Amino acid sequence: MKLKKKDRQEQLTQMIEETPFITDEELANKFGVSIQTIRLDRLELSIPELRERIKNVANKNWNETVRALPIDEVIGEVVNLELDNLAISILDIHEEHVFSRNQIARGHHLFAQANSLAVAVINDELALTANAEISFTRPVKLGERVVAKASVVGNDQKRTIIEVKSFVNNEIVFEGKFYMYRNTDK
Amino acid sequence: MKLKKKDRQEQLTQMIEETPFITDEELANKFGVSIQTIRLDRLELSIPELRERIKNVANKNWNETVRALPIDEVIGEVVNLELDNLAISILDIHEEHVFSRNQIARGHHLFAQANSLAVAVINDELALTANAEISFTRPVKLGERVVAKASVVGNDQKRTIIEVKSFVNNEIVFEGKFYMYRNTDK
DNA sequence: TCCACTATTAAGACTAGGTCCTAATAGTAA
DNA sequence: TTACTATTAGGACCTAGTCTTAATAGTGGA
Repeated sequence: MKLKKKDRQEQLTQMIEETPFITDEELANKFGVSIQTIRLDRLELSIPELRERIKNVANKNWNETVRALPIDEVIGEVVNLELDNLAISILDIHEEHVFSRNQIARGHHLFAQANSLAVAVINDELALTANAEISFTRPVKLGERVVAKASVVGNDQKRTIIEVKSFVNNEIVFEGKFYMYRNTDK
Repeated sequence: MKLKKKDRQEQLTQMIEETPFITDEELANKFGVSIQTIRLDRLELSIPELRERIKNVANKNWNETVRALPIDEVIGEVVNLELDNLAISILDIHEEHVFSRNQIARGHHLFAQANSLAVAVINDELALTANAEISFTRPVKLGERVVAKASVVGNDQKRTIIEVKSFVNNEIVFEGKFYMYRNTDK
């Protein structure tokens, strides 16, 4: 038996979410209904047309661009980014980040958040960490939210110096100074 | 005076690279030529139409988004361990460790290998990284095998100092000095 | 069984942002 | 002037839609 309208619309929503590059025609075939039905469904569900969906996916990243690092490769969620100036990301500490023994976040996760933010803030095709001085000023526990703030503090020909400070509730938990290689001269 | 064809085409290429979401019509206005001229230019330069360009950007993002990269619990494979003395682990650099753009291993993976080795070598219930000075001496590429060697170089009441050196084919790629907190006094 | 109602399908006009093709015109160098 | 490149114009066609109107199918209730 054919799906009821409601079920079809639920599956449709999910399918488009999973594979947004699907046309109405393909959807119509999958569900064994006409294109018009699919269009009515999209209308009711406020799902934009294919070309708009593609644009949204494209825009998501292009939106004032992370050049050295695609934004989804940053550890943590970037909430603010001004290239060559500053960047902020948040990372919620979950089970997979902590030592099972004591529920304390493993250092490399904090480092990864800070380091990838340092890479992201650099407005260049290539950015690699050369050196870093870091300190973990207090342990971070399961469930805490770490806010990392990266700011560019210096530039010479081939290097950029970035300071990252990470906080939990305004309390500093990590501090790092990253000396980064860039691809191009300033 | 109007731009020569060659100059226009150069600028066109650059402009589309910078802002790929631009239509032929907008380009035609910017250069003060007809739409047809822009289309001939794109044809000669093998630049795809707007909708294709958007698709490319979207696709790229989609591919990179889908491939989430959480850091594995296992950071390298420990091949030798003498508590309170030295430890060795190996880490093979795969797709998930590198920047998609240039196939160079992301710093935090090398850090994670070294840091987790530093934690492992300490013969104590609790070991946390307090500070670290690290340097990445040469980029590590996809497919390379990183061998990290950690050795305890000092102890005071509450701290242990550990040096980690990571190699690819006997060539040093990473160096770090980790100042670790222990739970118990020595 | 008929009525009301929802769900579905169909058809037509129009859109953006193109492709592909042919043809006319402008500008320039030999 | 001739030959050539560069530019512009126009039309047919394309995809993946939009928006509108209208017809039909299917189902539940009195």
